[in-house]
Amino acid sequence: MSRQKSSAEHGQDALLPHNTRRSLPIALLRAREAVMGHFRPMLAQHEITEQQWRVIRILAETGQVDATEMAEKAFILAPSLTRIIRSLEERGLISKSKDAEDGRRVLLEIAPAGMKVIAEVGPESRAIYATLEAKYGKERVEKLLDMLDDLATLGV
Amino acid sequence: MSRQKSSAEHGQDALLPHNTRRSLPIALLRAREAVMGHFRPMLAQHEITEQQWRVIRILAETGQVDATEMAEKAFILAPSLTRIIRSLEERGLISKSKDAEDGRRVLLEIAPAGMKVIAEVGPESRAIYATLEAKYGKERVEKLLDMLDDLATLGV
DNA sequence: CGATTATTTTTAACATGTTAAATATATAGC
DNA sequence: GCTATATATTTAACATGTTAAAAATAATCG
Repeated sequence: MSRQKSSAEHGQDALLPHNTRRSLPIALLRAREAVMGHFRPMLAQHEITEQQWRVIRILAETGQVDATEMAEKAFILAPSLTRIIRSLEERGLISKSKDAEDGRRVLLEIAPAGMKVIAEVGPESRAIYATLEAKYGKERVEKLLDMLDDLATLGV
Repeated sequence: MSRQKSSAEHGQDALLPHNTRRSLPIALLRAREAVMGHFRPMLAQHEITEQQWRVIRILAETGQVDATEMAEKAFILAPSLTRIIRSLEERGLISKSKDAEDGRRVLLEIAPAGMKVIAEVGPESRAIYATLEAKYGKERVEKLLDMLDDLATLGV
């Protein structure tokens, strides 16, 4: 288990910005990239992006949801979601409809072709996650998730 | 300090993918977004992006570096870096030159206008980071950085 | 030396991130 | 019912992420 020197340990430039590798933004980026590096090639083989996978995965879990709810759950900004929805609908993986009670809302639902992707990608995705979890340690993953959630909700 | 229920605690769908909020990729994304949300408005006021700030900050710390080294340190992919360098050079914040010994390499150096940005943004950036660190806890930040680094270097 | 291979950077093409503004529809108050 | 305001989605414009391939230069090896 690698242990980095903490900033305090190597008496570095207190005035300059932090050591790049010991700053939260880059550390979070590197960690995320390392994790996605395990998933992306598999997703690419199925010709979907990480974000597209999140969208159809949430539709499979949740059933019909509107765009706002999807944006929150998948953590995708509205303009990106608009494009992703268009692409997924063109490819027949999801279907889109207008909410009858509120004409502003767009309702999303997974299509049969989307369910096929879920059936194919789902098991591979879970296998990769399980391997990752086993390597890092299930307890540490939980601990890390807690700490990340605290960080994300600091200002709330 | 918010404490989330661990996946184990709420006996959820073992077959479906994870609860979205308890998956590492999204948790890392949310945490990173929360952190950057504190910096981005300030950077925007100075008309630089997060990535552009990383580049000039590293040049200020390191002096002259080539593009490959910059890509590693700033964690930016080569094609993005090409565009960022072009933009920063056009705006006079950095200067670019060809390596005399190796004609393939591009050497980067910060320009006076870039130093001005460093002088303006640096203190604000450090203040924001210090506030964040204080809110989250300095020790916990260190702990989190260690855990993130372990995750990023799992396969190494 | 010359051809092959490796390395560095750039270009291309498409997807997403980010902010601001536009559009469409609902809702609240008068 | 009409108007002002609020909300949901889309569009626009620009920046970056991602992969593959091209271009330029170096290094290797016969």
